[in-house]
Parts: sequence; C-alpha cells; structure tokens
Amino acid sequence: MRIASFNINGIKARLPALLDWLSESKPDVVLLQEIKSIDENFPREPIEDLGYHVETHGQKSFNGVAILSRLPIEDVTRGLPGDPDDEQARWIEATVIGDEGAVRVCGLYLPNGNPVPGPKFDYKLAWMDRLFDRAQALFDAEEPALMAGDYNIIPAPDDAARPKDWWGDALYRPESLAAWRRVVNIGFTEAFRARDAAPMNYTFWDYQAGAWNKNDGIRIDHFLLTPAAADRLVDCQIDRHVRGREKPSDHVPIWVELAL
DNA sequence: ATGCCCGATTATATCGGA
Repeated sequence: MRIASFNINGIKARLPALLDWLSESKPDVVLLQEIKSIDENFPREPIEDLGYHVETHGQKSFNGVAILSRLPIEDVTRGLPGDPDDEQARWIEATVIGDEGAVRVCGLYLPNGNPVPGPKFDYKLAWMDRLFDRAQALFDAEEPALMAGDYNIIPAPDDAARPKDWWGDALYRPESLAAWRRVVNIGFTEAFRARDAAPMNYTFWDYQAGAWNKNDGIRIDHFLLTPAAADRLVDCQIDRHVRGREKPSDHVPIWVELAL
C-alpha cells in the first residue's frame, strides 16, 4: 500500500490542487497537515467521491490534521497523549487494514518553535517529549507502525540548500536535533534516507524570494517506521513536481510504498 | 536588520508560518 503525507497549508485554498494530486497519484492513505479548518467545514464530499474515507482533527484558523483512506480503517484517535490541556490539533492515528496486514499510521504536525528562545520553542520541545513517549510505545508493540508528517526538523546539512543560514533556527539547532535523534534512536527507520541518499531533495520551499525557482528548499516532512514496517518498505519518494503547479502549497507530498 | 509570499480572520490590518 502507498501512504502519503502532505502539508496542504489550508484545505479551502488547496482543494483543487489536492483533488488533482489524489486523482493522478491515487495513494491508498494520505496524512494531511495544516488543514486550517474546523471539522464541520472540511470539504468531505469531493474527497469521498474519489473513494476515500475522511477522518479529521481540526481547529479554527490554524493547525489541523486529517487521514484519508481508500482502505478500511479502524480505531481512530485524535490528539497526542501526555497533556490534556493542549488544545492544538496536531496528531491523529488510525489502523489501516491492508491486503497482507495492518499498519498503525500516525499523522503529525510538529510545532515550528520559532522564535527561539520563547514559549513557542518550549512548546516544541515539550511536544517532542510527548512524541518520544508515544514513539516508544509504538516501538514496544512490535507491530508495523509509522509516524509521518511535517516534523519541522531539518535532520542534517544535506537537508537544506543553505544549512549555514538555517543553523540556529528552531528547525535546525542542537536542542531540536537532540530531540529528533532521541526519537529516531529508539529504533525507527527514516524512510527517505533509507531509500535515497541523494542531497538536494526537499519537501518545502518558501513562497518568498523565488525559493522554488532556485531550489532553495529544506527537507522537513518525514516518515519514521518501526522495524516491522521498515521490513516492508519498498520505496519512498517526494512528489516535488507538485510545487510547480498553480496555487501550490509550500510543501509537497512525500510517500512510502509498503508491502502490506 | 527587515521584508519578500501566502492563508485565515467577522478582516480591509494582523498573525502564523518556516
């Protein structure tokens, strides 16, 4: 099955582009971030018409995640455990039933964290502590599972066109990288680097300053796989061409193919 | 050093994004 992640930067503004991409790419499952919509206003019908179940976890104006699936899904849960006072919609999970087995999929929109220092950066690091706990539990379950989405983390210098200019930003600084590595080092496989070591592959290009035309991007959308899921990894690709279309998101889709 | 661009909001400027 093919599972994609796509930060769409607003479902209302991105619906035509999303429908075009769904129609041609035909992923089995899509994890969406930044729907920027309450659940009641999410345009379910045109997506359901393409054969997808729609599960949303939205909020007004900002954030918001969703799962689209052409395969049966079960046990949908919303919100990252660990802080009942957290009102930001950044996490959704479901179990997808494939022909050859099930996989637990977690869609996430990790906080940006800028400016540093400040409460937004503190929130990012606290959120990543909670992510670690959920990741550890998924790992301990010894089942196929993945956590995918907009991590707002630049893992390594090759993951930015201008790494020196990014250094110190909340996406690329020691505390952020330590928190990222702590999660990965539980024993997760980062799917893109496991399949393609080539540099200059990015998933985000700023709308400003001609970033797309200069390929001045960063790779911040990631798939982390448990060992049982990594054993089934067939491919991982970035749909970079989507960035060059009419009215694009500033992110592009990234997807994995799993033998499930 | 700042803004550039873009989306959402009971908006016509401000905030958040990365």
